[in-house]
Order: sequence, then structure tokens, then C-alpha cells
Amino acid sequence: MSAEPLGVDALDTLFGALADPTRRLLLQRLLAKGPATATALAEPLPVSRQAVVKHLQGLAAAGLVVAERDGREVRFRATPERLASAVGWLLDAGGSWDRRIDRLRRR
Amino acid sequence: MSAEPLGVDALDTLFGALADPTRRLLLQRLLAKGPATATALAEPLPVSRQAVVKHLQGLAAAGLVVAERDGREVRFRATPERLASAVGWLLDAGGSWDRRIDRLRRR
DNA sequence: CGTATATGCAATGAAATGGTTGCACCTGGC
DNA sequence: GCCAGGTGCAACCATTTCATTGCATATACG
Repeated sequence: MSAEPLGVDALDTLFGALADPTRRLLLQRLLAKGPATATALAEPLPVSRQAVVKHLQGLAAAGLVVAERDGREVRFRATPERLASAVGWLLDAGGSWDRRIDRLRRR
Repeated sequence: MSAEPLGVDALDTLFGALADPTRRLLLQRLLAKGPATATALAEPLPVSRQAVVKHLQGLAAAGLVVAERDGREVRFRATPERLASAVGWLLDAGGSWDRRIDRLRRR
């Protein structure tokens, strides 16, 4: 039910993916406005399409997005389950030290 | 009240700090067993004291620990407020897409 | 068919990261 | 005073990361 705990490597990849501002932006964009192609996502950004593709691959490796082919294009879709896993780790690590964490933890 | 939102750079540093297994281990160790010196923290680990020092500085830069001098030693203490900030970002980004996130979010 | 658009792959390069070692510098205690 | 233990600093090295560019491939469509 609750997000099952991830291995050490998965956590590396997950937090690593979230550590980059461009990747966070892409993820938020996908979460907020739905699936999009690398080309479309790159358009408003100050970096090349290839850079965006690599970032999306990073997000995919972390399980935060999936690539879905549709004819000639590839549409990336956010899969937020892993965000819950990240939250799970943070709450678990944080224990009851912080009032805010404690409040969140208690549901 | 709630953990105030961090800037983009702060999020980079925060998630970046969490992206390394040794740093997560150190953080968990400090959270679970209380403050300790770099030398003591390095002892059971397969890396040098200097490596641990650098990791602790990374955690300190992220606001996850603070260094407190006590005579000839420096004791590092975990400060979990930033964990709440990370959780805040994740919940905010996740929106209502995932049932688990949604549940947490509705607290 | 032919062309325009979207994607894929590879080489390259600059900078950041994670780790090491060696040595200098405090500070507490005999 | 002297010595040992804990820190701090700097140089150095290997690897990874972020971004670029150029070109190849594939597919939609008139």
C-alpha cells in the first residue's frame, strides 16, 4: 500500500535526479501540464534538446517519468509514485525530531 | 508555520546532499544516535576521516547538520527542519496525482 | 517520392564530485 | 614543556556530470 522502501542505489538515483534544477523543472512541468515530447519541453528552455533528453533519461532512470512512443514522437509522462517513496524515506529518517515532520508523519 | 519554501539553489544543495549514500548514512546516524565528531563517525566507515569531513560539510551546506565546537573536538548535530522542507517540495510538486501523496498532503 | 520534423547516437569538453595523502595547527593532560 | 589526539588545509587524482555539436535515422504527409 504505502510506497515500499527503495534500495540504496534507487535512492541515489532518485535524490540525484531531484538535485538538478532543470530536472525538477521538467518534472513539475510534466506533472502540471501532462505528457510532452523532449522537443516541446526544450523549446522554452535555455538548453539544447539533447540536454533535455538526457535529463529526461535521468528522470526515467529514477522512475519519475516514463517514455511512451507515439508514431514519430516520444511523449514523456510523469509517474509520481516515486515521489511518495522519497517522502517515505525522509519521514522515516526524520523520525520524531522535528515537530513539522512529526505532524506529517502522524498523518 | 509549515516549512517555508526554499530557493532553487537551496533545493539543489539539499537534494544533492541526500543523493549520496554515505551522506544519508551519516545523517541517519546523527539523527538516530545524536551528535558525534567526524573522527568518531569515520571510524566504522570504509572511507577516510577527511572524506567524512567533506560529506559533513556537504550536509552542513544543505542545512541538514550544524557543527558545534567543544574544546578540541567538533561535534556535528542533525537539524531535521530541512527534511520537512524537502517533504514540502515533494508534496507540492506531486500535487494530487498519486493517492498516497494525496493522502499525505491532506494530512 | 521527397522533404520537413522528431528522435537517436557518438565524440568532445569543461566543471563538479568523491576520494586520497601529507602536513600544519590547536588544545587538553601528564 | 611536551606529547598525543582531533582538526584544518591543500594538492592531487579518477570519475561522473552537464552541456555542446554534428550527423544519422525514421516517420508523417503533400
